[in-house]
Amino acid sequence: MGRQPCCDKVGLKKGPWTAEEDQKLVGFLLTHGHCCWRIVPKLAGLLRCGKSCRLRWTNYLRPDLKRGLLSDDEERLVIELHAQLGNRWSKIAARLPGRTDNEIKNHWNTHIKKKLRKMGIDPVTHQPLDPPRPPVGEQDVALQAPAPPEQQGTPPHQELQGGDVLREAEENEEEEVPLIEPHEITSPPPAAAAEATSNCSVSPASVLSPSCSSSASAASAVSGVDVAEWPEPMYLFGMDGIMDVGWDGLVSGAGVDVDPFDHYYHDAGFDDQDVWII
DNA sequence: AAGCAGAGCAACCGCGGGGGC
DNA sequence: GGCCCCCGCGGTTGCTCTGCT
Repeated sequence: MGRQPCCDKVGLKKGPWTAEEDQKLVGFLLTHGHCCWRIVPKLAGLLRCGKSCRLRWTNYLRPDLKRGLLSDDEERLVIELHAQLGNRWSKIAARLPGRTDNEIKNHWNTHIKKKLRKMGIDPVTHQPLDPPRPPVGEQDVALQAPAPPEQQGTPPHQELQGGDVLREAEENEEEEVPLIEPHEITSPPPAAAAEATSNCSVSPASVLSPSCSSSASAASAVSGVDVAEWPEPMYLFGMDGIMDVGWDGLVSGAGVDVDPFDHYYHDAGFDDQDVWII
């Protein structure tokens, strides 16, 4: 029993929107609003399906949209919220006024993922990419018996270990995006949070915040997520110096050719080959 | 200058949820 | 309770731009 298409596709236009179409849609929606997207294109005189109109409006034409790259604060907030909510882009977008889920999703996939990987953090799990290596025997077992992805009960990056296998996990990571439930995020009890940073697990967002356990960042204030509740990953492996540098200085390298994270990698005990699996 | 590869982003597709009947 | 319709979401695709060789 096939599902009906969202609209009668015969005779309907697809692909990029023209300025004229935008004008028609904006003009119609600003004067009439929309009660039902299905009839909007008809009333607006557009040869588009309602779904396409809704997407165009929500992602591009809405007057309250911000344009341009996400600010550092917005990026931090996205990372925090992603650690908490997973790939629920609409929920994340709801916390960033003027940003759309599509925009955040694209920004995550094209920018933030890379940044996190470069920092040695798995963008999916928000855990370090390079887990402690098992003894040789265990590593062999892991290498010999990689279950097909569809048969694995847990994400590959948690099952597989060792250099090649880690790389394989990196490749599979694009296919499986396990949701991180709030209870999976290790956070100390409120009383302990302020004093026991060693119990924290990994959250890249906290790396980007000026402070993990004291005052909440502006982003956290917006998100409603108390910074004190967030784990402090990099403190675990000596990357707390990042705080003094700032996101932009680290990632852009401020015109320096040398990778700005290099000394953090080495201080944290990473091998170069461990880090540059990108 | 031309060709190629990779990055970035807008738009599409298919599925699931919610509400009305 | 079941069916249908509509909307919204998340994943994916494909086009365009940019930088490199």
